[in-house]
Amino acid sequence: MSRVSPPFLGDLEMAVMTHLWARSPGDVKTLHAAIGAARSITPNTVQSTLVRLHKKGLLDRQKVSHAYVYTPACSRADFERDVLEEVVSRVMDGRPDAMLSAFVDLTERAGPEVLERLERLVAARLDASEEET
Amino acid sequence: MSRVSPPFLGDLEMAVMTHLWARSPGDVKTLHAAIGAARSITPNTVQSTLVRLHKKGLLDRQKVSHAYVYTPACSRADFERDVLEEVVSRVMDGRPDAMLSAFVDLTERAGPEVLERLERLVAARLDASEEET
DNA sequence: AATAAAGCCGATTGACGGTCGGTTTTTTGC
DNA sequence: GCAAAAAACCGACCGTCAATCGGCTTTATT
Repeated sequence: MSRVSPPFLGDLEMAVMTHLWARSPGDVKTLHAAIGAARSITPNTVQSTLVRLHKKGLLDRQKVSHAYVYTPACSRADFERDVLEEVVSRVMDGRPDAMLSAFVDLTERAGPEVLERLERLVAARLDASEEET
Repeated sequence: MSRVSPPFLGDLEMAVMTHLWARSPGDVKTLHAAIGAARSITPNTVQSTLVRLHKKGLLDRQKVSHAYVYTPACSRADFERDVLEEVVSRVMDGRPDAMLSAFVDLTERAGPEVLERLERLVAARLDASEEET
């Protein structure tokens, strides 16, 4: 009776989106050649995935001559933010402190230099928000 | 042929875990009274969920007289870190920069004071790692 | 031993992603 | 203009998973 709602995608779906974020637009043929061939699936399977993604609002499409070309409806960064937001709200119930510890733990684990990068990023954001005031 | 693997839980499962993280141990009766009654589900449903969670390794259990009592197998913080890690690896392919922007965006959105808290948290971690050296 | 409480097993339902086959529609080349 | 080729569309099927529960089995309790 539940479901992981909007932003969670299956493996093939993620592969398609990833490819289109890197180089869009793309059509069934291109996508199948790029990611379908290695999985030995038919173009039809890629087709269905594209349509599902389109119905979910993650892909826009436009008819060019006779075939549809698909483009991401949002940037990868936007999508990633949305997914994370969803996870934080579902798993951490939106508690900011839980979110922060988990984030920082993970960042630290990625290495000290990443933690430093985070520091600079945060400092930049704080500067920006001060200037606004 | 995929699946969101280990850490993703359904609504009832999350509710059970949340309750047990707050006050453990707990048995079927207690849990049903606490979270099952409001949903008008039978104790049996809670039972199944407990067993599923146990099989997933998220709950330990011990027989006390004739009934099992369940306790979380890991802390909530650990669980949250694991889920986040899984998401970062699946959705962001583990790219640290993507992870950082998404984190900071989300933190910022939660309010300037949260961003400041993040700053302090990061500073503390950096201090700690310097001392280690 | 009888009764009650708890656990266990199996079934069902509803979502969803992946995977296609087959049919219809649209192009395009002759 | 029409037939072959390309693409889209429809619908079906399978496997997985969470939720839900009925009913049978086991274990206490008195």
